[in-house]
Amino acid sequence: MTLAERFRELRKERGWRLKDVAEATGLSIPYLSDLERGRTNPSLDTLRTLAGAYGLSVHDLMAPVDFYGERTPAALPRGLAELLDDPVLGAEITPDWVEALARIELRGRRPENKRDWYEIYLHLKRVLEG
Amino acid sequence: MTLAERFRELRKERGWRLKDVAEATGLSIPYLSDLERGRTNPSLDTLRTLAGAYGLSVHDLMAPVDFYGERTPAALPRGLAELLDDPVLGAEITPDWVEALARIELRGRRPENKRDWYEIYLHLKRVLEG
DNA sequence: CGAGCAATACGGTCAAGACGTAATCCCTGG
DNA sequence: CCAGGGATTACGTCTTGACCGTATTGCTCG
Repeated sequence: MTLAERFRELRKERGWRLKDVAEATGLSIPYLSDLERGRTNPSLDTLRTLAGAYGLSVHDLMAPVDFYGERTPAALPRGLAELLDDPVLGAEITPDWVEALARIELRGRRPENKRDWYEIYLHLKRVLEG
Repeated sequence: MTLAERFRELRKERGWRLKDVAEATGLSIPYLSDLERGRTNPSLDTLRTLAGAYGLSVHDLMAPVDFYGERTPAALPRGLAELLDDPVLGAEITPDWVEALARIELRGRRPENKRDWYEIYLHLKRVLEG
């Protein structure tokens, strides 16, 4: 679940309108709409404000939100992003593997093309997961 | 524990330098220093990036963090809670005002009933927001 | 087909997230 | 005590995007 979905869920659960949230938080209606459609991200301050309005801690608000697979493609090492885009090879690589692979580097150097990444993946997988 | 303290803790735990984190994340050394001293807050994107660098989910990174101003209704001063419950007077008081008001005290003494709170609120509002 | 309210599109602004460079701190060795 | 160099912080700047106001569309009633 994305943060945007979470915001909308919370509001719908309570049967509130954007207007109600706006009055409870001091944020504008259009901005809340943007948040609930994922067009913008809240600052931590705003996150805290919203959590307060919904009577939750920031942690509880964020608990169902999945940040894990949301690493932005631009932040991925070159080649790894391409591997993930591969409909055959990339499909089997789970988010935790993405995190693990993305951390591989030696003095700033990393594998460069998707073939290298894939071979490393296979090797590591055999070692780590049998 | 603040988010800043949490960042520094994680880095020290691993025996890393700012430079190491910078290389793992693509963020600048001065900015990481700012984060660890609480001089700035990360965006959610940056939070994700840092969590990834430390091999944690965003949730695990934030788990020990207490967000400033997180305040359960029960912890509000007597009278202020009642004011907020008032469907008419309480409706207009935004969370940032709640934070501001809840901090008012003189040698442990505070306004006691909701009428006093409301008058202080109106006074401050005129001064601070025109 | 309106009327009226809820939500979205859109453009603008300005705070602050993030960076580069330069200064400072802090070691360790000589 | 000084020199040198790596780690951290101070400082100034820029640019992004969080957030807002107004205008528009969409919905749900008669």
